[in-house]
Amino acid sequence: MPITLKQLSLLAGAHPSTVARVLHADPRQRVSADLRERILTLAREHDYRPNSVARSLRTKRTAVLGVLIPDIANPFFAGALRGMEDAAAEREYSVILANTDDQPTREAHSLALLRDRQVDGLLLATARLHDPAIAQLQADGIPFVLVNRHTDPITPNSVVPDDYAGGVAAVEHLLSLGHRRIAHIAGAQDASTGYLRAKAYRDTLKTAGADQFPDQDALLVRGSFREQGGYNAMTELLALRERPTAVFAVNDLAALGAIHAITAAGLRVPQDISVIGFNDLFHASHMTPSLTTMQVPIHMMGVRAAQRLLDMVVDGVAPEQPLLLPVTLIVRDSTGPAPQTNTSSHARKPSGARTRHAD
Amino acid sequence: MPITLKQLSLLAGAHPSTVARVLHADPRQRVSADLRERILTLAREHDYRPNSVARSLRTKRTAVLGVLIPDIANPFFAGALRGMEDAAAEREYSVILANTDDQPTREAHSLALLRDRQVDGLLLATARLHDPAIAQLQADGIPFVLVNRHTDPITPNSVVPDDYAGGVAAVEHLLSLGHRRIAHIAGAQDASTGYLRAKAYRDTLKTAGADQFPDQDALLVRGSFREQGGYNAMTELLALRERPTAVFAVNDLAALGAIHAITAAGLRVPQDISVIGFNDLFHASHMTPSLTTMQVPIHMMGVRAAQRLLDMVVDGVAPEQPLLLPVTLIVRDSTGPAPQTNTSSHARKPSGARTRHAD
DNA sequence: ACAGTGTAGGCAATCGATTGTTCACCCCTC
DNA sequence: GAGGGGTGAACAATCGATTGCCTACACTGT
Repeated sequence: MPITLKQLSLLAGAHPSTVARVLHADPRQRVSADLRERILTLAREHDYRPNSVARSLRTKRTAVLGVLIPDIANPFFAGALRGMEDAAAEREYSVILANTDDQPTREAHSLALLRDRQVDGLLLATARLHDPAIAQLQADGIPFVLVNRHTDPITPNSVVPDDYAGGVAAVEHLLSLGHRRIAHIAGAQDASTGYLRAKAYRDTLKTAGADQFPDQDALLVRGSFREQGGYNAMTELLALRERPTAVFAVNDLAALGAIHAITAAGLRVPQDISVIGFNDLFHASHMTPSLTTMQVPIHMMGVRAAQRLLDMVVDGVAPEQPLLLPVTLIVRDSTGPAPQTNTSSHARKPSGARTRHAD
Repeated sequence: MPITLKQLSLLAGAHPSTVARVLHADPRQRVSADLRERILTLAREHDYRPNSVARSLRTKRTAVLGVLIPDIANPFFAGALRGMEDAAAEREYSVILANTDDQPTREAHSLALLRDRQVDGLLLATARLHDPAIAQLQADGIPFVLVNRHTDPITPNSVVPDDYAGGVAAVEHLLSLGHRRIAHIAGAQDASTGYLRAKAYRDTLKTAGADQFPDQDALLVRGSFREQGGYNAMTELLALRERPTAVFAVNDLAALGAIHAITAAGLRVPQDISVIGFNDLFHASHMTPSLTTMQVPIHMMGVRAAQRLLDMVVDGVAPEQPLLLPVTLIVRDSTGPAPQTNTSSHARKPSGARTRHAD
């Protein structure tokens, strides 16, 4: 239906290549002002729009980025995708999306599909610490950037939160409130986010000398990145002889699940148990109690990742260092002073959020 | 880098067209079993994957759907997109996403870009009741399906919630709780969702004879689909001489804003004012109070929309009727009996969600 | 031995745009 | 008036896959 270059060239009485050069503002063009005007006018009149499929075939560039995400219905990834799309659109790039649900099979399938589609580069939010699919991309020389999660060791094409610093800050926040029996609901340990936050937890407790409980190991529970995992892990923690007075959950969803488990057990947050999350999903502030958490600049993470990829793809500029985005402690109502064994003072902080940087 | 058909044909000592027919399982193929095997083996060995850009140029089909959405960071649209992507992936289609922020300029630009990319069809969640861009698509014969919002009059290629029935059910729920001074925080009236829910509100009150207040007109306030709009509208309502005892907000975000305004004014939900939302975003149940709302099958809406589009695009089957998805009343804690003017009984319902269909 | 009829594949055009190379002029100059 | 240098624009070959149409060759029957 839309007019093609050839049809236009017929109308203009010129050769297609001449028309192409005119519309292209080809620097090497030698076209009379007269003919140029005629062509430009015709193009405007007929609303000529180049067929980008044909262009891509010839130029080997599609102006499309492939995005692999566990689940776009998860607001965390939705926010990141928004950032990616914003940055891509700014340079006239489009994004094509695939959900993997964290299943390697789907991941491989989607990856193959995207490559068949000749995307110019890939944004992957699905990396595991040791990821064969990503090693393959590397080997094949496909441009890509890792978002949110990175591989081991971390590579320059990674744009991730500073998970370790964030984990340290989260645990230090709890320590500063007087907590000593601090638990961690960990995420998948084959993901850098899950691994680093757990490592930060262990290291920080050790540094503080707060890891000397007989059952300290039981305080690090394997949960998941989702609400159910947080709920189950918390249930486990509540069954301990001496339960923790504070919990650092690997992310907000797990924290949410933990809070449900706590209140279901008839306990209160934060009076009996404090809970801190990670990410600061937009609804974290609407929960009850509102959630203390480590804020990750989600949208910016998407933006930066896409920008880096475009720098590689369009400008051929490869990043030299991974980008660690600073995370910020947001204190709300789900954390409070450690319960005093010998007193009933349950002081609560004001609800206004105070912030400070994690690093 | 990947091997092409021509290279493969050289290796097999056969003509490219022969190779193509073999790999294609062309029904008309007349190829010896021997050669066929040789070709298939080579293709497997070299992991031949057809270049879909080249294929698209030739076949004029890209196996890509374009999706236009106001904002993917809004969980409502994220859920719908997930449904679309799921349904598309099932038929080996991909989706390419563009955010419009409800700005006609961005919408037009993205639409043009997607068309340049030769998408096979469009999924639009951005329709206004009178939408020139959509009229243009219709005129140009581009296959598309409208999601969530439809045009006036509604067309068969629409997949939307049953907003009118949902609005009626919401207001009837409030009426059944004894409320008579019921307000509505309306959404944009140039969107079918905003318009129909407001119309349902007016109609239902009229039918019930509950619209006879001197300042009834002031109870229908222009808000927006976002939290801030709900907050502002509610502030306006609270300033009335006689404020409403219940509010039907056009969606959950507006309801959230309304609740904030109410509590900021020192009033309680639902004891002083009941609030009902629309959509049942996944976090609606985590709020305080948990939100009574009209549940829309968001994911399914995305699925059905994509399926319909694919039926058109792949099978040439055009829908005969628009699809109105049933919405369900979910009763939670944000609605309760109308306050008795002469008594202080503030009975609360149990918090477990009860449901019934809206139509 | 020859027309007839399959059978196994090759030919070549096409999709629409891009781009290195060539060509036909014209004007100048010596 | 032949060679030189510029111009302005056409030529033609891609990019990789698809597909309608042909052509060899073999075999059959008479």
